[in-house]
Amino acid sequence: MNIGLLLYIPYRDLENRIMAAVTGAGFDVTLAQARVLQRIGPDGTRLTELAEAAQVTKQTAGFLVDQLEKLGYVERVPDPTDGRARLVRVTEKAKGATPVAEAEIARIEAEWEQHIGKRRMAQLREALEKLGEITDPYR
Amino acid sequence: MNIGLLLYIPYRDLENRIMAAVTGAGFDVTLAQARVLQRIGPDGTRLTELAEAAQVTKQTAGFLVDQLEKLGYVERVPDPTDGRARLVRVTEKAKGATPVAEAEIARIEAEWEQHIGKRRMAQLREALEKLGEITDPYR
DNA sequence: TGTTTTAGTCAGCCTCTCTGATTAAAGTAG
DNA sequence: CTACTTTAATCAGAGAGGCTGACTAAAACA
Repeated sequence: MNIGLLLYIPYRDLENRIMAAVTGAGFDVTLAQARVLQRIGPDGTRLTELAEAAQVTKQTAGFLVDQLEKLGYVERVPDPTDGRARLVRVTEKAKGATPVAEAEIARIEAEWEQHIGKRRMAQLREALEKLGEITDPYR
Repeated sequence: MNIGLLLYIPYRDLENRIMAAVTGAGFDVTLAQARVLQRIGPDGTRLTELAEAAQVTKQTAGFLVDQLEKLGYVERVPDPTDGRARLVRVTEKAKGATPVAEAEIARIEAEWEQHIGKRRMAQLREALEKLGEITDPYR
């Protein structure tokens, strides 16, 4: 079986479950919105940085931030260090989502470890981390 | 680091490279089209089956098959065993794409093995296959 | 025979993503 | 200090890919 599909199957499962947990907890965000939301730093992040981190164009990031803003999950404030820029900041409303996602990830990882064993889980992580060295374009 | 991202990074790298190889060889298909094309069996496959395998609705699969048909990569023929159904079949024109994709996969796997070592590569495969048992909705 | 299921299509809509052009502020070279 | 270039963000327009709902025709079943 193709290694690509082997990687994709658990990834999709994980992503679906995290999204289900987050939306189930009342945070009504889409996957694309969540990908942006996730990258906003504690003191706010510029749109351009978000776009780079999420690997989309500035226009796409702007579009998603517009939606998140309308939903009340983020706000845009002027960047005091640069008159052109604005900082996208997570609102209080959105801050509850992170622990929900993290709890679900922990739950899934525990299930996986339960099924494939502690040893194999550690090997999986190790192999993937090493693979990231040559496949991650952002390092 | 999040296990989801760890899975996703090499997956995306693989997918991007396969698509680059296939389109570079002159097969002008999009990712979504390729996902459908890939699932067509040697004797043709019904639209409904393709939709299930690719995890999209029948309408979406039909839309993609329409495009592939216009491009000359597939043809629709009546299913002799069911008057309602039609079989989607890969044309000669598209058959050259498979070896291109397979060669690229082989090349990538060799590179990965080179970097992380034969042992870790085998462990990775083993862990992923076992993980598929609980994360693959189609088994 | 009449009802229900199944294969596929038609119509319409939404989300996400892109390219290209524009505005305003910052940085830089003369 | 002024003119040019770069950078942050937005506006405008388009296209791909996905969905739901309604429908037709053939098959399966009671």
